[in-house]
Amino acid sequence: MATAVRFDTTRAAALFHALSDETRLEIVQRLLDGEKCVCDLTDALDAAQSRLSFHLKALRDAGIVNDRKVGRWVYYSLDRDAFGELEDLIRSIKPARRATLPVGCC
Amino acid sequence: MATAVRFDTTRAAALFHALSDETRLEIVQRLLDGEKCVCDLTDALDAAQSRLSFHLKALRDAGIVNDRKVGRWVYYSLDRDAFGELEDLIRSIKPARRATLPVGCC
DNA sequence: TTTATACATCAAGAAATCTTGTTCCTTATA
DNA sequence: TATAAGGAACAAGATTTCTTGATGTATAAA
Repeated sequence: MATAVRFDTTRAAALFHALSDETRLEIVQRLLDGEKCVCDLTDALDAAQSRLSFHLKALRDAGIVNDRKVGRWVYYSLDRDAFGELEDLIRSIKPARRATLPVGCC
Repeated sequence: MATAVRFDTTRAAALFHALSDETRLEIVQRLLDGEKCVCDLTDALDAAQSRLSFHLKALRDAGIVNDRKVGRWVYYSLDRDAFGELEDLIRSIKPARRATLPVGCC
């Protein structure tokens, strides 16, 4: 019997991995208020600048945030499309009702 | 200005981390067909038994799969509640429309 | 009882990830 | 210009995660 539902495990792993770190989730939480420059985030999270750059790069590489340079500031914001992709992904991974019952049951 | 949306970053990180590995996502993919014993999965994924036990434990610790012992077999299945939790989480993380526009814009 | 099977767990090494401190680049201001 | 600020990128060490192979435990069959 072939697997009924398929999804791109490589892309899924990349998306989930980007969101699997508390620091990065704290960043996402702050960005829900709107875009922020790195200095806003270092203040809000009391984290070293190089640390935030590291995590922002991880989020950017996964397509979860976008950056916009203005003067010497770089503003980061959430990418709505990535979250749509994430919603679709969860939908495709979510087991159908009764899919978890024993094979051949009933 | 306070953050508008809140979610449990610790729990979110644990859930996303459990799903951030390709082997574990391959397991989830197989379990979408219904519950499977470890030996089914070692066959399907051509992976060492200890490796699968390791990843199944990671999934179980995060509450993503359940196990059921029958004789000397252990059957694993997806936990629907965990995927519901995941859906709620994504909804709470997804930026509202225009939330990413520059602060004070328009 | 002995033996074999299904699975968990552990130990050790390999690989990936994260943190901190430093350096470099760009842009703005004095 | 000289100087300072915002941020990226790198190096090195610490930590975590993953893989492999070995050992242990429970259950079932011979």
